[in-house]
Amino acid sequence: MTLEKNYNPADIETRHYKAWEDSGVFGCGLTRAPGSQPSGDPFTIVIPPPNVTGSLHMGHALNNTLQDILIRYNRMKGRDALWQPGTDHAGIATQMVVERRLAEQGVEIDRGLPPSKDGNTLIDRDTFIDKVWEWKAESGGTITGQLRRLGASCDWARERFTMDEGLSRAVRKVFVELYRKGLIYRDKRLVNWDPKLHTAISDLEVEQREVTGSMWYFKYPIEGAENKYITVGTTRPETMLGDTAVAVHPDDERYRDLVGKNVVLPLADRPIPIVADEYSDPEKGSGAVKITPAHDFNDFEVGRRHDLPMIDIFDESGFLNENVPESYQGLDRFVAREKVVEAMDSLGLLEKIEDNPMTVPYGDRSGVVIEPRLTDQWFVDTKTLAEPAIRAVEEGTTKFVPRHWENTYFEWMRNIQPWCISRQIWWGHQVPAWYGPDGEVFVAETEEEAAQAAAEHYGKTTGVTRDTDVLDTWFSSALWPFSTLGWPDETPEVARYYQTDVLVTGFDIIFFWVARMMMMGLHFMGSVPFHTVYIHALVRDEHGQKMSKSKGNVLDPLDLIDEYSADSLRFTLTAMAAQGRDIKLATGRIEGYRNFITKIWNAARYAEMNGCRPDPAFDPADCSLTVNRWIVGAAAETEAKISAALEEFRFNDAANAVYQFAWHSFCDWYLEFTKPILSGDDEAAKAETRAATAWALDQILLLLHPISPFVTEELWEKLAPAGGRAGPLITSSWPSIPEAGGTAEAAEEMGWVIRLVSEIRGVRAEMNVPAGAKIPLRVQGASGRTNERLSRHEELILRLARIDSIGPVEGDVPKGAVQVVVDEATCFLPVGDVIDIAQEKDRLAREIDKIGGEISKLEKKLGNENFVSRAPEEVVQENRDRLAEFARSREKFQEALTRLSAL
RNA sequence: GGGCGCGUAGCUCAGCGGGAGAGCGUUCCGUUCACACCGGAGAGGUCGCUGGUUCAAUCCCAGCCGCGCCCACCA
Repeated sequence: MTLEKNYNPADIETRHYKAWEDSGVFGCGLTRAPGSQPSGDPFTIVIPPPNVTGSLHMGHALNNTLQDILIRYNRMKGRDALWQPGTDHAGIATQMVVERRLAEQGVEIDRGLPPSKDGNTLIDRDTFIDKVWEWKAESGGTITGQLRRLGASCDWARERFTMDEGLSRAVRKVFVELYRKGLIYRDKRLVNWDPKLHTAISDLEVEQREVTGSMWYFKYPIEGAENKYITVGTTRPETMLGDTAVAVHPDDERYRDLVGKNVVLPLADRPIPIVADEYSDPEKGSGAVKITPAHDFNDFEVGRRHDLPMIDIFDESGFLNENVPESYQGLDRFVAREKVVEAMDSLGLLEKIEDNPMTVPYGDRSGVVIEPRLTDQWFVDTKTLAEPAIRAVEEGTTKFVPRHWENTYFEWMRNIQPWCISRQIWWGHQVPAWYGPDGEVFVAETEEEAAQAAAEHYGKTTGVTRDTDVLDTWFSSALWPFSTLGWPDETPEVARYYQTDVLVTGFDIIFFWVARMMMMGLHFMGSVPFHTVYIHALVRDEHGQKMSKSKGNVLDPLDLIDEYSADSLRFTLTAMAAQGRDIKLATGRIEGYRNFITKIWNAARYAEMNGCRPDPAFDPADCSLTVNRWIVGAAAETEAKISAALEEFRFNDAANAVYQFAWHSFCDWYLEFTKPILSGDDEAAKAETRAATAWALDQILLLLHPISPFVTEELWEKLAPAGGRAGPLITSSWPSIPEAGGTAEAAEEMGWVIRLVSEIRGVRAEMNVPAGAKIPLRVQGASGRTNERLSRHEELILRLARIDSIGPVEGDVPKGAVQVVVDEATCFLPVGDVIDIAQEKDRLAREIDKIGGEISKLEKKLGNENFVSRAPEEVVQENRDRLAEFARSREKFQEALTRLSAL
């Protein structure tokens, strides 16, 4: 029963987690056993689903700590809390991982090409998919296990996976419905092509990197004119083999005569036209620009306007294909680049080369340069879907916290481009489209339906083949807030928990995920998926660098949990989660908050050792002792602060409030104040104080629980009242502290004691009075109230300020005494030979000087007529009071100085 | 090019119209019976710069300087 001297978090944390999970307290109302359902309104959060094969990083730790705080807080408030967990199949990322693992075993997927290495085996699509599921079975529990270790109180019974049958059905239904409404369509367009992954990717998956490249200037000979050239600049020389025009500005005098003529494209030896197009900027380069419609987004538009041929010169791996001269065929694009430059140079057609700072598109997964490529792909008409999603945020139906992220959302949504959703990979939701023999497309939820539609179309039964593409992972993620609840079925969960309440996520996926959930939620459910989007910061290293493996500055949350405890890590992340700023995480901070957890543990040990056990009969509104009324009032204030902070997502304020109350108010002062009572012989006072101590500690456990659930649950259990607790802390009610009479007076009175003790301690230290030495305290000019307080708190003043006796100044003021001023009273501390007169005079003079500074500032302010007449009355009065206070205290110090000088 | 954010104590950061704050670090003192992962006391800041608004500006506005990020473009 007795608490161990040292707190051992590891065992305790895993034990409580298991007990919570086994007892079903994480469950929402609909998954709880009958009779144990919460009566309050639902409070729902859907987890940002981590990659099923991933592992917990610091971003997850922050993200899930904040969600868990909201869930635990609302659960304690009596809400029917649902934290819907699950994982994401992460199409490209997972496929890459599994392919890499297979490669180690000499296995690769059959892309219709020979094996890349001799002796490698090729596997077909079905076999590969089986391998991915195997890998999922093997590693899929890792991250959910780690979330458990962190303390995440998810409703695990409801765990979902984006490739579950139910969620897959939701994907198919959404695809079919959007297709039928014309909001999904197939089109041959220029898309971002990843030559390493052999798939199209969306604009968002392209990362622009700053590099210093080169600008090559080529001379293209004018057809039928000797030694006449037009110069074009390019950053990608190899694409010239796919040029189908040169464009000049229609108003550009230099080239006016050439428009309509041809140049002979060198190397390829093709005549291509010189066209006039406003895309060409006379200020840039030579003013003439080569046009490669199949490999550049701008050139593509120019090509459309002038009906130019589109020559695709690359294969799916970025090697040159049969559309280029034979000597270039089969070359890698960067090899071809060098060869083109060499060839042009040897023909005398390379005018110059310049360094050129530029941004180059890279695939965010593959890390290779993206090639715009003309292919057939599936697109979502996001422009149409975005409209209601923009309106919802404009109208405040969904709010972002911090608010400024709404700008980011608006900017992207108002300029949204069609979303390319098809991927030429194998792992993911296969596009529910089938093709007839002539290429006619039949979109349907099942093959049977597609076959039937085909039969009707052709007037006879015929075979259909399924589209081999899969959908962008984010397509299924976009449905997450309702697909996880059972949609498209009309489940009780959908009815009760949609719309959800808060989405907690990082700013890096506002476009990828938040925006798309808004669009899909509004379209399919008719309402926004959440009323609040809380955007948290990025966790960086202590120097503000992004954590990355290559920099070696990664802090692994699991390591930190092992070293310090989950409670400590959670508290640290919470205390640092101020809005709108990145978190620079130093292990020193975690250590500091680990100490806080230990402090709580020790305070509980103290309470236990002193028989401070929660008393169900204790009424915090009815304490007879000032010190107890004081702690009750302070607890009430803290509860109000924390509740307000959590309602407004000011997590750091909540953490700091409980820290301040627990460590400073409770441990530093209250426990010290009450020691004389507990060791005294007033049984009634003792009983009340024991109960009050236990009660205050309980409030700390309750208030701290959402942030640091483990140590609080452990202490809650260990510090149970004689009859035991009604239930675990996790399902206990959030404190609602009754209005108690006299708390303001108690706060004022104990504040005075704190001032007095602090003043005395201060001068003792400054005057080098030995810490162990007890000295008398003689008070002059004390009011009746002060005398009352001195006697009421005599014992604790003796103890805390190391005083041996308290009394009034009798006769002459003590010689060789240090003096402090507290309100109207001057306190003399005769320290005998210890005092150094010169040093004390110096101290007093400095004090007077400091106060003098404040006084002159205030006098100047109050002397300003404009201030007195225009500032609010209470502000003026406040300043007058402060001035009077300073003046009185300066006077006391002045007197003290005079007395010393007279010695 | 467009947008967003940030410059406050040695470090990391709160505060954001009326008395400059916290944690860590640092200095001094202290191991008495919850805790040295502790207790007590202290030092440390022209709140980036320059103007403006206001009775009053770290806080609001403008400009500048320095950092970071996002989006777009790039012949």
